[in-house]
Amino acid sequence: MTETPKQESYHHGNLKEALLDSAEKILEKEGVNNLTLRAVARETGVSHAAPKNHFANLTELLSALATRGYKKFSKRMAETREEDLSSPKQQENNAGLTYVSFAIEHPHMFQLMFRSEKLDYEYPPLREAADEAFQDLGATSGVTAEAAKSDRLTLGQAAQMTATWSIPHGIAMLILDGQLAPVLRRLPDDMSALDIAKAIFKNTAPQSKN
Amino acid sequence: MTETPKQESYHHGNLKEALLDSAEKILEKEGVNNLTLRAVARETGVSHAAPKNHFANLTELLSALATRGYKKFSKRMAETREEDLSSPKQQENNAGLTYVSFAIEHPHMFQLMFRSEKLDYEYPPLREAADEAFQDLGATSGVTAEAAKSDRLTLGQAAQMTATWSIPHGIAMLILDGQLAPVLRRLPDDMSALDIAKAIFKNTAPQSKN
DNA sequence: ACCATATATTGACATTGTCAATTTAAAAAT
DNA sequence: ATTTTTAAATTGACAATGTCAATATATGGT
Repeated sequence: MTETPKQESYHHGNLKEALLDSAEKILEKEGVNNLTLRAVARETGVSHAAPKNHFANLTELLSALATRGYKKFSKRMAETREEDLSSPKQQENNAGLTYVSFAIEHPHMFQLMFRSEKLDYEYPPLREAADEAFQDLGATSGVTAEAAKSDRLTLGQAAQMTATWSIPHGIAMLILDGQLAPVLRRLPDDMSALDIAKAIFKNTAPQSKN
Repeated sequence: MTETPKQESYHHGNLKEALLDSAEKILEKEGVNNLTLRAVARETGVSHAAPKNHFANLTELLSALATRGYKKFSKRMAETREEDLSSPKQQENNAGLTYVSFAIEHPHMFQLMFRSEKLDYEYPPLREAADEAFQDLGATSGVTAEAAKSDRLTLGQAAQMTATWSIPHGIAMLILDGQLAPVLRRLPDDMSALDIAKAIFKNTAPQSKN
């Protein structure tokens, strides 16, 4: 016990994590557009240039924040997968619903994560976390386990994986960008986007004629 | 012939359109992040505040530009639909491929159009153009023609439409955000994202076991 | 107690969106 | 034709932002 339990005491105490906490708070409340370096510094109670010591620039801070998001996302997806004893096809559906639910519950974080614009996927922690998340996605994509792990894919397998993934991803994006509004407007008032997602990922019998 | 053929001659000549031309040029070359009001003014050769007379703010200029995009997009989708004499299911696939192709050919415009962040869908021209585009999408979404036109939908119909739309939309977004890179890396070098899209929207026989 | 180093602050700069004040050109009215 | 009115464009300013260099300050090892 010669070393203190990771209690890294800097000037501030643990500024790097504190900055990320502030950033997360701002992200949730005000969205990625209002997530500026200076706002994060203010929220944390340090000078406007203090973040520079821990993040080279805004991109790096956002990338670190997105890393947190990917970890949370992976955990969430893993939980869904573990409990699940249903058919492969239905597992895929359950994963899709979790995917969309995450997007609805953490809209700003989801947008940050999946919009590379302001991220740097070369930032090692982000690359790692994202790789792991996508690895997991492959695991539930209607492709055999061996294929999912192999470093070679046939076009058919790639198409299968992409198609499977694109459904929840597309739904999530449409929802977050408000593009489903015209559809929602034509449904009863108490129906939400989540209801549509649930209907889509409902146990799919051979072929139901809506 | 008492009125000149819409030759509105302002100081500049026709600054509003000229600004949009410049904006489109910048968008294609440098992406939406570098599409600033001042850059547009520079490119057009006018003072930095000149755009103010024609666009209330950056959001409005971007919305006007996105309007152009939606019109081009609608035209493109309509062309695909007209020539097409194949089965309803295959028509849906063809529409999907056109959707993704448009995104690949005009990546920055597509991102501008489908990322409300910097747009104002209350800007009337944009609202109109977007409404029309989405109207058309409904027309090819595995829903009966009457349902597509009705102002009421069942949850099943909404789910059907959303699911159909989400596939090309999800693929397009994954491609543009570089999220398909891990998949492409595992395919032969000469394979592109478009090849994956083509495979997905290939004539879908009953159920092919890849 | 001293010193090397890690952290944090201060002040500056260029860029951006936006606004108010002003100037200039075009169109309308007389 | 000349004057008046209006539309369009310029100029100059402001606050906010990301980033950097210079400076100050605390921490931990010796």
